[in-house]
Amino acid sequence: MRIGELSRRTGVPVPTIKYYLREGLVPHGERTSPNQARYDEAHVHRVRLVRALTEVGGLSIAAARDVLALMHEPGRGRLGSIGKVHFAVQAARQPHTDEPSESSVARTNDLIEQRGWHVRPTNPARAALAGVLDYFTRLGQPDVLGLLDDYADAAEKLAVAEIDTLGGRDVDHMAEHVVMMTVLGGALLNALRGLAQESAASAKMT
Amino acid sequence: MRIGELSRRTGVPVPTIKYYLREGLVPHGERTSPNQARYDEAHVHRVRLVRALTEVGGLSIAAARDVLALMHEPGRGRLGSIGKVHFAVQAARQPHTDEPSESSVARTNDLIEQRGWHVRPTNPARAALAGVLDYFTRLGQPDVLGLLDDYADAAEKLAVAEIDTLGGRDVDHMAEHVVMMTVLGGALLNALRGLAQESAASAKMT
DNA sequence: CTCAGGTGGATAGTGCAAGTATCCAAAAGC
DNA sequence: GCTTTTGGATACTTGCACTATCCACCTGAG
Repeated sequence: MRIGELSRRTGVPVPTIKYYLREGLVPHGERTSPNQARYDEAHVHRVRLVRALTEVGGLSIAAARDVLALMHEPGRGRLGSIGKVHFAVQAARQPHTDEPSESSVARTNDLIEQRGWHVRPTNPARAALAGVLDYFTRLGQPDVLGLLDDYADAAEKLAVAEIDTLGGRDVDHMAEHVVMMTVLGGALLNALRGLAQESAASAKMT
Repeated sequence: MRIGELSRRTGVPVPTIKYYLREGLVPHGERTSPNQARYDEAHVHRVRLVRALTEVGGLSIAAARDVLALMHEPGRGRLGSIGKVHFAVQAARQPHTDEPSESSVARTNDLIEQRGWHVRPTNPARAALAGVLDYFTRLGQPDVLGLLDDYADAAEKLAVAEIDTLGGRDVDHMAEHVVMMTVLGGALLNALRGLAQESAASAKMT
C-alpha cells in the first residue's frame, strides 16, 4: 500500500505520517522507484503504536521515538533490554519533578524494603514516588501514610498478574507487550479507578 | 506577605505567579494601596495546589482553573458538587480519545454491571475506558480481557479505601481532598506500579 | 496515450500553551 | 534619599506537534 491507504487505515492524516517518517517514529517504506514507496501491515501497526503512546500514554513525540527505538532494537536479549524498555516508558510517563527531599527518598526506600521488593536504584519510579510524597507533605495531607499501603498492595498484586501474562510469549513481542501493558494498562486502571470511586462514594451515602 | 515572599515560599517565579493571577488560578491579594497587595497562607497553599495539578496531574492551566473554581465554589453542598468536582478532575486527566466504538461501550457497561457498580452515565471515565479498550483491540492485544478483572479488583479495593478517608472530614476540605486523592493518588499508584513491576519481573526470573 | 490526481521529500509556516520580559509609576525599606 | 520591590499592563519567547506548499515524478482510469 502507499501512504494514502496507510493514512486511511490508521485515521492519521498523510502530512502527519510524513512527519512521523521524518522524525523516525515510523520506518520508511520500501522504495519501488525514486519517488514511490510501499508500506505494509507492520507500518499500520507502527502508526497505531505511535498514537497509543502519544494520545493515551501522553508521551511526547521525542519520547515515543526513543521508546520505539529501544523496543525494536535488533539485539535486545531476553531480560536486559526489556528492562531498559520498561525504564524508558516509565521515565517518559512520570511527571518530571525536581530533586526529591531526603526524607521522601528515605520513605521510599523504607517502603521498598518493608515490602521486600527488589528494585534497582536506577528505576525512575523511585524518584517519581519520592517526588509525589513531597507534594503531599507540602500540601499538608497527613493521611496518605495509611493509604500508601493500600496503593502498594494493589500495585503488587497487579504487577504479579501483569508479569504473568508475559509468560509464554515470543521474545520478539515481549518488549511491545511491556510497553502496552504499562501505557494502556495505566490508562485502564485510571479509568476504572474513576468508576469505582463514584460507585464507592454513592454506596457510602447509602 | 508580598508577591516576592509568595514566590520564595512556593518556589514559583514571580512572573509566573503574576500569570496565574491574570488567569484566575490564584485570587488577587488584598490591596493595601493603589499598587500594593498583601497575600497570606491561603495564597501559598493555592499556588502549591496549582503546581500539583499541573506538574503531577498534567492538567492544563485552563483545566486547573476550572477545577479550582469548582473546588472553591462557595455553595458546594455535601455530595452534589463534590461529585461535580470529581468528574471535572477525571475529565481533565483522561486522555481525550475520539468516539469509542459500540462494542467497547458495551463491554464497559457489562463490566460495570457485573461488578454491581453504581456509576452515572455521565461519568467521564466510562468513555475513557471504552476508548482505551478500542486502542487495545486495534493493536490486537487479546489478553487484556483476563487482566481487566484484576485491574477492576484493584480499582475497587482502592476506591473503598480512598472513600473511607473522606469520612470524618470537614465539608469545606472534602472537595480539595477528592482532587488531591485523584491526582496525587494516581501518580502514587503509577509510581508504585513501576516499582512492583520490576520487582515481580526479577522474582519471576529467579 | 493522456491527464487528473496521488506521491515522496524538502522546506517553511501555523497555532497553541505556558510562561518571560519589559516598562512604569508608586510604595517599601534601610 | 536612594536603591529595591511591587502591581499591573502589554509584548515577546519558546517548544511542540503538526500543516501547508512546492515540485518533479508516478499511477491508474478512461
